[in-house]
Amino acid sequence: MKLIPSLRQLRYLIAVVDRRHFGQAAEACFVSQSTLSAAIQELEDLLGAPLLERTKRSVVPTQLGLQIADRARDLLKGAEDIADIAAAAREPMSGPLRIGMIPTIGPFIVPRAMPDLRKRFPKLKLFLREDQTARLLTQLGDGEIDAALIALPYAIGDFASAHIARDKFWVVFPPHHEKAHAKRIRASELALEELLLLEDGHCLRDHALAACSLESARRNEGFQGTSLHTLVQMVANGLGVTLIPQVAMDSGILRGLKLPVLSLEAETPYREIGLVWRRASGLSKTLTTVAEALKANWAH
Amino acid sequence: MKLIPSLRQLRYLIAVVDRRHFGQAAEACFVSQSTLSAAIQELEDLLGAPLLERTKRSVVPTQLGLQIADRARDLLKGAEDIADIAAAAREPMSGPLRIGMIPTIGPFIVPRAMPDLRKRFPKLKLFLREDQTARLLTQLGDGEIDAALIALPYAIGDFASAHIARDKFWVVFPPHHEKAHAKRIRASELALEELLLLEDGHCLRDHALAACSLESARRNEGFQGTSLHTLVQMVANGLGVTLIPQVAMDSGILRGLKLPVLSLEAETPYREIGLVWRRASGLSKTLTTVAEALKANWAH
DNA sequence: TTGTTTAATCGTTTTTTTCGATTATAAAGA
DNA sequence: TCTTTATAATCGAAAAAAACGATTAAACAA
Repeated sequence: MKLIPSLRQLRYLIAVVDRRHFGQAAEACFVSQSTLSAAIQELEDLLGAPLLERTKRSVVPTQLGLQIADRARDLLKGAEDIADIAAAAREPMSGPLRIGMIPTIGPFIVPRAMPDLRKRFPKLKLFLREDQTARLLTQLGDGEIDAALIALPYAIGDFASAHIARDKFWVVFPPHHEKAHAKRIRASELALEELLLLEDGHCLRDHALAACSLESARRNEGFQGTSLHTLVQMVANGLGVTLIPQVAMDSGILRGLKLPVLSLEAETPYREIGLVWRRASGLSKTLTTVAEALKANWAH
Repeated sequence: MKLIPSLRQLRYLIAVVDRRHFGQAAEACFVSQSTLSAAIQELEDLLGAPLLERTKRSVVPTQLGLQIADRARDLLKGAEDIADIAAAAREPMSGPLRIGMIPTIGPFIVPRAMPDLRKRFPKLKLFLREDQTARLLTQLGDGEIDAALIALPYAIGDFASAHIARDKFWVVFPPHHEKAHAKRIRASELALEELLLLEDGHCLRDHALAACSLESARRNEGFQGTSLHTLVQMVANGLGVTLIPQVAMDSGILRGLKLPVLSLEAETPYREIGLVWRRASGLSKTLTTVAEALKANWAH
C-alpha cells in the first residue's frame, strides 16, 4: 500500500511555510518546537525530498515545499468540509456562517433581511463583512469566508452560485436638470462627462458603465464617489447625474432629498445579484437555504 | 482549533462503505476488525452523526456516510498526489505510470513509440491498458490509471490534456471498386449502406460518422467490426468500404493487401489525438513530457 | 434448539506523538 | 575577540493513540 503523508504533518508544514519560523509555527499549532521539528523531518523522510532549506538563522521553503504546502491547504480545507457536512447534517441551519458582501448591496439588504433570517434560523450565527468582489472571491477561495453576496456578471471561476434577484438601475438627477422631466431616459443620452460613478474597484462602476455601453477607459474624470451615499450627495449638489440600484432605492437612499428619478432604458438596465460559495463547501445546503431566504426578503 | 477527521479514519470508512462488511474491510486495510470498528466509531463520535447503519447482520452506509466517503476518496487521492509530486521532483520521469489507450490508437502507436520512451526514460515503468474512451475516463477519475490516450473531440470534463497529433482518415476500398480510381472522394459520395464501421462504443465510429456528416441513428446495419483489422478484412472480402485512421495505415495495417486507398475529402477529415489526466495529478510534469515524446514519435 | 456469522467490547501491547531539557550553530552586540 | 541571543536539531521520558487477540452479544439459518 502506498505511503501517504498525514494531515497532521501537512498542517505543521503549512504553519512553517506560512511563518518561516519553527518556533512560531509550533506555537500556532499548539505544540512544542521539538514536536513540530520532528514531524517535518518525518514528512521529508516519507517524501524523500527536502521541503525546507534551513540555515541556522532562517527557514526558506523549497520550490517543492511551497508546491506541496499549497496542495496541503486544499486537503485540510477538504477535511474541514467533511466536518462541516456532518455538522450541517446533524443540525442544518446552525453554527457560524461567514458571508462577505459588496458595499453596494450589503448595507441595503442586511437590515432588511436580517430580522427574518434570525427569526427563521435562530441557531445560525451570521458573521458579515464588506469588501469588493475581487477580494471577496479571494477570501472565499482561501476559506476565510463561506459565501459571498456579489453582483453578476463577474468571472467567478469554479464556484457554485444561486441567483437572488435582478437589481434595476435608476438614473438620479440633480434638481431642475433639463432631462429630469422626460418620461424615460436612454442610456445613450447620458453624457459621460456628467455621469458620477464609484471609484475603481467597485463592480457597480463596471456594471453601470456596461449598462450604458460605455468603456471604462477614461480614468481621471473629476469626481468619483466612495459610496452610494456620497454619490447621491454629489448629485444633490448639482455635480452630475448617477445610477443607483433598486436595492438602494428601496432602502430609502434618497429619503429627504427631492431628486428626480427616471427608469434607465438600455439593453441591460440592471445587474444580477447572486450568492456564491465553494462547490466543495459542505455548507452548500445551508447556503442554498440562505440564498432562498435572501431572495424572499429582496422585494420590499 | 477545529477538530478534523484523520486520513486513517477516512480510509477505513471508505473500505467499509465499499464492501459493506467490517471484516472484509479490515482485511483490505491490513488491520484487525476491532481496530477498524473502533476507528469508525471514533469518526462517528468526532462528526457527531452516524455514518453507518448496522443491524447485527449487515452494514448499510447512511446518506451522510456515502456523501462523506465520496469526499474522503478525493482527500486520499490528494494525499497520494502529494507523494507523487515529491517522487516526481526527486526523480522526474521515473516510477510507475499507468496509461490507458483506446483500441484504435494503442496497438499502432505503442510499438512505434515504446522503444524511444524506454530509451529516453529508462526509469519509467509504463503499465498500459486498452479500453474505450468512456471507461478510460471513468478509470482516470477513479485513479485507476494516471492518464488516457484518446481521440477528440470528446466531452472529457475537467481533465487536463495535451495535444498529440491530428490523425487523418483514409477511405479503403475493396479491389476493383467503382470509385477506387478517382483522384479523391468526398464524404458525401460514401454510401452509408456500404460503409463498414466499428461496433458501438468505439469513438472512432462516432468520429468517422461525424467526418461524413452522418447520424449514427441506424443501428442494425449488417456488419460491424470489432477491430480495425477485422474491418480491413471485411473490406478485402468485398463487403464494403471503410475509414482507417492514418496511425493505423502507418503501422501497415494494409500490408499484403492490395486495397485501393483514397484521401477523404470532408469538412473535418480527421480526429485529434490527445493525452488527458487529472488536473491535480502530481504527475503532470511527467505526463507533459510523455505527451511530447508521443508527439515526437507520432510521425513515421 | 444449535451452530454460524458478524460487529461490539475489553484488556493488553505496540507504536506514535508529544514534551521538556539540552545541544549546536549562526548572527548580533559589546 | 568574546559574549549574548536566537534558532533549530537532538535526546530520553511520558502520554496518547492505534492495533491486537479474545470474548461477547445478537441475528439468522439449519
